[in-house]
Amino acid sequence: MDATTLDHPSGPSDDFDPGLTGFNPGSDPTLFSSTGGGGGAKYKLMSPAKLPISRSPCLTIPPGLSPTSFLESPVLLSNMKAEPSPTTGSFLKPQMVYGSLSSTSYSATTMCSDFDTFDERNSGSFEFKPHAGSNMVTTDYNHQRNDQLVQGQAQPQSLVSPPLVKSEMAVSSNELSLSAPVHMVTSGASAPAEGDSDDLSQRGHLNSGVQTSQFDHKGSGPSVISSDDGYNWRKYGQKHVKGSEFPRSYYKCTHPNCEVKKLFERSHDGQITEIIYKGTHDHPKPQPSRRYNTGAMMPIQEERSEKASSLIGRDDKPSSIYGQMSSTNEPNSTPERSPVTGNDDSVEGTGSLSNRMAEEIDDDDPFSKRRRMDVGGVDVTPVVNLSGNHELLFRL
DNA sequence: AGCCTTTGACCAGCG
DNA sequence: TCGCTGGTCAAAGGC
Repeated sequence: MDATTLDHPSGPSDDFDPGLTGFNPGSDPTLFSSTGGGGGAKYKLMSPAKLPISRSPCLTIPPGLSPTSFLESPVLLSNMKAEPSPTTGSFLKPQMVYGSLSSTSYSATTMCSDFDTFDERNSGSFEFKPHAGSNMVTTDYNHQRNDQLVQGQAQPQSLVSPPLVKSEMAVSSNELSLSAPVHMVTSGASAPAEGDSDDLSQRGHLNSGVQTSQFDHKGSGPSVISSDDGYNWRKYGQKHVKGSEFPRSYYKCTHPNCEVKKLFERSHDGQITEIIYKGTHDHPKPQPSRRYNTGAMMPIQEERSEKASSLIGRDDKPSSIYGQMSSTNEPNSTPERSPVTGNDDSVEGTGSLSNRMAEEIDDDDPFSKRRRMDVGGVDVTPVVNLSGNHELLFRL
C-alpha cells in the first residue's frame, strides 16, 4: 500500500454519506447498550460519531460546579458493577492532558460535540445520571471528556473536542471491543483555525444544521486515530452500518491462531470515528518494521504525532498523547514509544492505541490495567461496565 | 509470489 | 415467516 492510502487504512471510506442524514438520537435504543456479555462476540457500542453530535451542541455547567466532580461523582460510576475505584482514578489523567492546558475557567462552560453522545439522550439537558439503557460507563467518559472539553474551552486551541475513543472489553467473553469515536479535532498546532474555539462554536452549531461540522473538524486535521496498533491486520470486510455515517471496516489479526478482530468506522476524511476490538491478542506484537502495514496510517499518524508533540510541548504534559499508553505498557516493546519522540511508534502509536490497549489489557490483569492511557492525544481509560465488560476510553 | 484491499453475496440473529 | 441488519466469506484485483 502506498503512502497515498496510508491515511485510509480501511480503504476508501467513500461510501460515507456526506449528507449526514439526520440521525435520530435515541432512535436506536440498542446503540448504547452493551450486549457484550451475551453470546460470543456481541457488543454494541455507540460512537459519538453516530450521535447527532450536532444535536445538543453545548452543555453549560454552572459556575462552581466542577465537571471533574461530576466525573468523580459516584453517580457516574453507579453503573459500574465492579472496581469503581480504579476506574474512578482513571479519570484524573485525561485532565492532565487537556486540563493541563487550561484548568480553570470553566465557570460556564460549554460542552459540545462529543458530549452530545451523552447529552442527546438527555434531550439536550445535561444530567448526571447513569446510562439508562446501557450498562456501559461510556457516558462517564463522556463526562470526563466533557470535563476536558470544559477545561479545554479555556484554551482556544486544539483539544477542543478531543475525540473520544471508547473501548469496551468484554472480559468474560474474551472480547475486547474498542470503540473510538474519534472526532479528531486536530490539536491546535496544526489546525488552529479549525480546531480552536471555533471548533467549539461550530460544534455548538452542529445542531443548527451544519452537520458537516463534526466531520469538518475532523477534516481540519487529517488526524485520525490510526487503526494501526502494532499488530498486523487484514481487512476482510466493509459495510455501511445503518445509523452510522461511515462505513465500518472489519479487520482480523493476521497472526496465526489469533482471532482478534477489530472494526472501525472511518469518516470520509479518513478519521476513525469508532474502533471496536473483539478479542485479545494472545501473541506479541509483530516486528516493528512490519507494524504499520495494514491499518497503518503513517502519514497521518506522524502528523498526529507532531500534533501530539506540540501539545505536549505546550502542556508539558509528558503523559499526553500516546505517552501514557505506550509508556505504561509493553515493557518489552519499544518503551520509547512516546508521542513526544515522534518515532515510528508515533506512527503506530495513534493507531496502536487500540491494540495497545488490548495488549495491555491482555498482558496483565485487566483490572490492574485500569489506568489511563493517552495515545496520540487520545486518553484511554479502561473501565468496567455493568456487564462486566471492560471499557477503554480514548480521547484524542 | 505473497499479502492485502475491495466488494458483492451469503449467513445468522432479531423484531 | 419475512424483512432488516450486522458480520463474514471469498473471488478479483492491486501493490
